[in-house]
Amino acid sequence: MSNGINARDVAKLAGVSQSSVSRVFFGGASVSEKTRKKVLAAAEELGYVPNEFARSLITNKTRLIGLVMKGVHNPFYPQVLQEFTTHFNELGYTILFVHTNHDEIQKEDIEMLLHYHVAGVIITDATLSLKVIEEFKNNKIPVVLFNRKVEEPNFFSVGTNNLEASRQIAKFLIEKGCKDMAYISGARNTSTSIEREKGFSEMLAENKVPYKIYHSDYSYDGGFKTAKEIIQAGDIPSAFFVANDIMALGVLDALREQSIDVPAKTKVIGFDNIEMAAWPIYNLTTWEQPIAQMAKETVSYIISEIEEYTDRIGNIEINGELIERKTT
Amino acid sequence: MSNGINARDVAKLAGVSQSSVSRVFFGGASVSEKTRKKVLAAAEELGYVPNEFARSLITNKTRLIGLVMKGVHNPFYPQVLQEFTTHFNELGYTILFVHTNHDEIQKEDIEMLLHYHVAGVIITDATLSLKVIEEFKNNKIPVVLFNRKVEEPNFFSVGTNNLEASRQIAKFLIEKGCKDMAYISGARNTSTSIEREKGFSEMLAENKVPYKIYHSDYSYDGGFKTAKEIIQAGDIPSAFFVANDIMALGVLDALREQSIDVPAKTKVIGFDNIEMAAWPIYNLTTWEQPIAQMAKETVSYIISEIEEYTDRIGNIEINGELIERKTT
DNA sequence: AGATTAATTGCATACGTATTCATAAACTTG
DNA sequence: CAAGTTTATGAATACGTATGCAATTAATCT
Repeated sequence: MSNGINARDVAKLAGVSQSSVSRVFFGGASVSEKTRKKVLAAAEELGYVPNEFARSLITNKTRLIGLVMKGVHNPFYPQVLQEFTTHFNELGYTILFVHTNHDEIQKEDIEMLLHYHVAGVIITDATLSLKVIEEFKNNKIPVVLFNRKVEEPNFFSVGTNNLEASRQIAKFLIEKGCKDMAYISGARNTSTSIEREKGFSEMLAENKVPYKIYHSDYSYDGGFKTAKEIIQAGDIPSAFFVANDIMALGVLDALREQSIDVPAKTKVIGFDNIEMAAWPIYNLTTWEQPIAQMAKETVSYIISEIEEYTDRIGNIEINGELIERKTT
Repeated sequence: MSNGINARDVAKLAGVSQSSVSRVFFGGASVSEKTRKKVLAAAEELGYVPNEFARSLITNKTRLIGLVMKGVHNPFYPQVLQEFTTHFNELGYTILFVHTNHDEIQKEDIEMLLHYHVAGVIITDATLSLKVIEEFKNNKIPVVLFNRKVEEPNFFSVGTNNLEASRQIAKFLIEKGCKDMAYISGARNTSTSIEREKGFSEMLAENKVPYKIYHSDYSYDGGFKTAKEIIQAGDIPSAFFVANDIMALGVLDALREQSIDVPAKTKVIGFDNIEMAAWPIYNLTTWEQPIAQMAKETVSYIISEIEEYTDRIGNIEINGELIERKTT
């Protein structure tokens, strides 16, 4: 494989040593303008490309970032994916993409990331056993949990301020005059859903507003089905807070199917502000997750930890904002 | 970086040579059961993971597949992404993900794929200069154009039979009694849109059914806007064939906004069968692209070319089928 | 110009693995 | 049991690069 052109070939053609070729391509070293030109010309002629494997082998560093995703069916994640690839590419890093179907990330799902000695790992939207992350810690590979926290505080996570957001959502609905509400949760074991539920129910409790909690799964079908059950049970509240937008769209469609007028009869509010929320047919009021800024924080953490590994931990929470449309 | 454990450390602990360790982990070589066990035990104890870089350096092979995508905003692509990652992971390959924002793929977008000596490349949904692909050919790296062809027949592409599909779509609409039609194109310079237009218009011409062609851009907003313009011009045809589903949803919403009844007043048919097409609010009649099978063909081509590079060319076209729902 | 310093270059080596070759051990077989 | 044959193992080497060190050249200063 490979075109077989290596630094030695270039060196020979340019009439210099292999070291000089290396110095030209690696940068940072001092090379005279004359030899630089000779080398670059020779490299161009032969179509030389430095072998990243040899390079990583010797520097013991890698320019790969592992990105682990689950649930690509949520339109939220393509945006995330794009943010990360673009940012990291600009910095000279390449994305190693891993998709898991398992409910909880398994060791074999991400073993390859260790094989490739990735410089950093981003785990989006996934629950995982802590043992798996420990492995990265042992190898001093920085890890960011994106949009998901774990109970143990030994990790670094980036997300949005779910607690405060859902409190404000509750407040907003109360001020709209809603007298009873429903929260439709996402996957039960996810921190995002739990936090959103917590903030919402706390605020309602503080204001003595009754509410019910229904469990669903972060999917359109889940939202649709759950809403339908609620409707058929005759339990229609004056407002739904739905744990993410894609489910909220399902809820809206279920309501529409039963000719229940939104926002007159009941109100619906989602979370994420995916593109589709703005579509005229839905016009969903929702909470915007500041994806771009979340990605930026993630990238900058990883880069700084690559430069110097400190195993810094914490939860970065970026504040989003309410996007008021026509469903409330 | 890395935990610093290498094959030699394992060998020492196990009381064997480094060669034996290598043989255990690489497989295919003959190792006695006794030493295999010793090695695996020692490796387990030390947490040894083979260094993929050293491995690739010496075998001159790599277990990386480059996946180049554009337009992640089309829900069609997450599905594609998932198919590929799952398949290749099962085969021991890892996906190097590249996302491009450029209209036409640039050399720097995929230069990293050469750096990493990827074993194969999949380019989905993107136009690109042929020079870029040539570079892969020079390095004997197999390339598949997924869901996109180029005029020159020197490449391998996998897609769906757009020509026949759009002919059948036209036929279907004619049989439904539609007397005049509109085709809303995707990005003009894409083979998919061109072929769909061709098959559609050919069949209509053969049957002497009048039609108009409107150019759009494969996005929801594009579909919405184009449809709105058509409506406002009072040019409503008895059927729309829209080059992909996401645009078709935009068209449907524009029609709904103007209270134009579908399918009574006009009909709409899309292409792709994305998940959302089945949502009750849309219930879009569309043409299913057999993504799973397309992915399978792509994977098997790449694997076979990795085993023996023949630079085989051709267009694999998988037949899809009409999914009739409520918009026709 | 001569002396001192800075910049540039080449040589040799190391990174961690797979693999050839030679050697030793374990079986087969008549 | 001896001769032959298969199987298992270790020593040594190569992959393509970065880099410390020594040597050379260029630049600067007195």
